[in-house]
Amino acid sequence: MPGREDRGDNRRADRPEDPAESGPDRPESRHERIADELRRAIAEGRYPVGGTLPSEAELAAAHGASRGTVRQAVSALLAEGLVGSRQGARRVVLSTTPSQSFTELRSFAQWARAGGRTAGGLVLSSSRDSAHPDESNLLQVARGASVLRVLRLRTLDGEPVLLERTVYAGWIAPAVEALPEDCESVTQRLHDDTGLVFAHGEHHIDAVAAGTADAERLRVRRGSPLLRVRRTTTTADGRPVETSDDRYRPGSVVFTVRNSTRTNPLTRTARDGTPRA
Amino acid sequence: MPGREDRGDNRRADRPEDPAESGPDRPESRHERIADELRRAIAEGRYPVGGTLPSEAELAAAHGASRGTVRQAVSALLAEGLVGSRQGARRVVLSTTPSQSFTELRSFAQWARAGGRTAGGLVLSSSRDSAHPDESNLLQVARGASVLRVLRLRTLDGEPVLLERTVYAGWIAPAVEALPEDCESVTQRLHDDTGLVFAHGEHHIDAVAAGTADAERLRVRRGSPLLRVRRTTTTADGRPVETSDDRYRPGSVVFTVRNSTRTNPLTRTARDGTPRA
DNA sequence: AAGTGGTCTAGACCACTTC
DNA sequence: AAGTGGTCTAGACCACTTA
Repeated sequence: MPGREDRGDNRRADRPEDPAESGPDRPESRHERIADELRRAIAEGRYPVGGTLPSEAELAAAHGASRGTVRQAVSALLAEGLVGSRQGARRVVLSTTPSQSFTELRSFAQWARAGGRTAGGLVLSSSRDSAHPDESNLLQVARGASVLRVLRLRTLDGEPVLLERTVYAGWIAPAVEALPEDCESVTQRLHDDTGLVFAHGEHHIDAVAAGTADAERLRVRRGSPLLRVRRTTTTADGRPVETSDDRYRPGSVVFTVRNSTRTNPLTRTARDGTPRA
Repeated sequence: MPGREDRGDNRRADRPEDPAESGPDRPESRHERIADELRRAIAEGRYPVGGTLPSEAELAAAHGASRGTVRQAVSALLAEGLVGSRQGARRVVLSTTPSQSFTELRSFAQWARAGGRTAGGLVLSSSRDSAHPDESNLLQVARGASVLRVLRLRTLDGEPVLLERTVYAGWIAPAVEALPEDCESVTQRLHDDTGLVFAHGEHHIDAVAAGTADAERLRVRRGSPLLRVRRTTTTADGRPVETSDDRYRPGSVVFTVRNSTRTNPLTRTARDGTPRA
């Protein structure tokens, strides 16, 4: 037998780090901390756009980690489109703007706060209803099951920018109903109150014209183009929590997707019903 | 010393596979083939949505690979949002629709073909020009450097659906100019002719109103909402090749982004200049 | 030829879920 | 307690780029 010598290393104890500091999204694992360090270095211009990253071997030595761990770290940056990679050549820095965390993306309030803006929320209406056929499909509940339908107007620095029509699955509805009307961050509150974690999202993006009522609420002219994002969010188990139809006022918000040959989350879908001339 | 016994395995020879068959995107590596196998199984419903995947150990045994390789495979599905993952529990199938390859996303023609539709292209205008300030920035060329400006109308099954205003960097311009006017797939031709590979893309998505000329070309009413995608594509080295302003006719195309806590390429950006009331 | 990233292995410990 | 995914290591070979 090969006689494994089993050094029994990698205990967590070798990472003191005071447990009091519990900021949102503090990196736990070694590869996450290395990735964070690299993101910071790129953002600060220590590795300028167009320049190269240190080799894996160098990074491994610098962080006292194995090559595998370093690869795990840089592969995160790769997925975010921050760096490019070709076999045989050093990695190239592609962009300085780090991509936002999923949480930040999902939560309007958290996103606004990160950008130094103030988010406001206003519930225009909220009522129990039975699920429409397509909703029962998206939320994976029975047809006609009870759901909670909420219409919210979201503001950025006092300006109305987003109209949110959200349908919550029945099992989470009580927690949503218990929220204050002007709740700034629904995501945050739901997490704190119920421990709910949003883990996956699917977003369908297109453009529609503003109807009369929506135009008034968003203070634009009727027929103005609105950016529509229909999304469904699920827990880590894949259990759908909510599905929403969000309409953004033009000029207020832009969605950005960065992708590459290796990692491609973006999809373009044709709609049937393409009208004939 | 530990006396490494060095089995010297992993040679490629253990994978016969006729080299004649060179379809587009044939998976080369072990983990890619495993990932493909899993994607196929999910698409066929062998692992239904809501159900679980086999454990890593089982997959490793089934494919005669190590756990690391299997993890590399499933992490691809994770990034695509096809499966969800929680420590301690089996992976859950979230969706059946596989995400498209980057190439398919970038190339209108290839995307259309994959969907069983026919893409058409028509060059409305093509001319050399000097780069505008913002273009020189995006393409990383000197201010006023020569670029190629092309306006294309793309059709799907004969219907006009997309107006493409593309600016090519000077170094690739000759190859683009050599293309036939009605070239179906520019991407394909550029790759075949020059070996050019598009590797990274950044997409900014918002909605705008159709101007008079664009409305006519897309056969919609003036002021109709259009889905605008401004994108810049670069080679693997991060060298920008083209930047484009694409406007889609409403109802024809939807963009879909799937993401999760772990992998998040989607970003929401506020625009300054948000108009005051 | 040297350097560098891409792939793969075999084993280990941990945190978490499930039974 | 057993199962399962998350993390990490130490080493190997290969394909590719750079010089």
